[in-house]
Amino acid sequence: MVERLLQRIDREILAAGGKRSRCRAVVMEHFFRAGHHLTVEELTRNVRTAFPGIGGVTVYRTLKLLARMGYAKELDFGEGTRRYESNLSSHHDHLVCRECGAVIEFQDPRIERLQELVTRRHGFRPAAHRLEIYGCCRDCAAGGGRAGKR
Amino acid sequence: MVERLLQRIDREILAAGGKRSRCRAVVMEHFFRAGHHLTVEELTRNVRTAFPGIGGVTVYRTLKLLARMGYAKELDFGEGTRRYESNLSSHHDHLVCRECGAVIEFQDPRIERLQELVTRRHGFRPAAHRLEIYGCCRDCAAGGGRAGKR
DNA sequence: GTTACTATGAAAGTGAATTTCATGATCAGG
DNA sequence: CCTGATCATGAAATTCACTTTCATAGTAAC
Ligand SMILES: [Mn+2]
Ligand SMILES: [Mn+2]
Ligand SMILES: [Zn+2]
Ligand SMILES: [Zn+2]
Repeated sequence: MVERLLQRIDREILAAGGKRSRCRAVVMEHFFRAGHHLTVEELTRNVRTAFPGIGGVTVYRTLKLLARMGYAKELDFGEGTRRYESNLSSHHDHLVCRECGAVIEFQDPRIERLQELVTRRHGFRPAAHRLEIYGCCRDCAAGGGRAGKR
Repeated sequence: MVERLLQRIDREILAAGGKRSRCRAVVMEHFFRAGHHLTVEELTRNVRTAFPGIGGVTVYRTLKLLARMGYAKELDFGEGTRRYESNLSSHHDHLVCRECGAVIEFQDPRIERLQELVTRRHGFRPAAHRLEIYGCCRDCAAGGGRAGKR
């Protein structure tokens, strides 16, 4: 599954004048296999367990590249460091727990529709949007859940 | 109007063990009189026309203080630099034009309500949220409107 | 006024992200 | 295979917004 995806991306990079590289392949593989909402540092740590020599700069560059190509999405939960997620799943927004850092994804067509109406009312042509709700997740509200799932 | 507000804030600062200061007063006055969605640098430029000696650090500190006290709100439109707005008007979200930087405020109780429902469904206790829609404003879509109103 | 604070701003520090540059890897063409 | 040409890599340097430090100036309680 991920194999096919990586081949496709490699072909696309090649067509654009780039070259294959083992480092980048390893980074991409870990990125698409990992859970969502990773920081560059978290992903770098993961990758290094399998490929210790990897430079952090390469992880930065690979994620930027994937974002430019449309395969990754940059997220900003106001922590001061960016997070990335695969852009292959369908659009969704996020509930972010400020206690444990858990991130819950949700998708609500009614909200999306109302956003459409708002932009239309203002003659605004929307290209992207971000909706994040910050607060306290169920586990933390119940008293100290430390799931920490991103 | 702003006079009364500044007096109230000064009293609050005094009650918390702070002291009055001419610099801070000038910064606050310009902040509340200025249009919304200013960066620290923009506000500093404004203040300096009336008070050339002011240090940028003081503007940073004053805005942070106002945010802590609940009179200002920090915004992040993904530009890499924070913006601030007065927190005295009622809650609203933003349409942000990526061409000219114009910011349109909107408020939609139906969207707010649906957000409530989403959090409830996940047992999530919301504390804050951010909804920004990025795209192209009416003027820019019509071909080169350069309003640039923040 | 004296005293004990707080506020200020220049300079230094911080930290994420980007750029630079010398070196290594990849590939097309002979 | 070679051989260039070009791209990828990563350590180090740089950038940039923002924060902290610290000596000095301002403020207010006594
Ligand atoms: Mn997500
Ligand atoms: Mn606003
Ligand atoms: Zn939690
Ligand atoms: Zn515009």
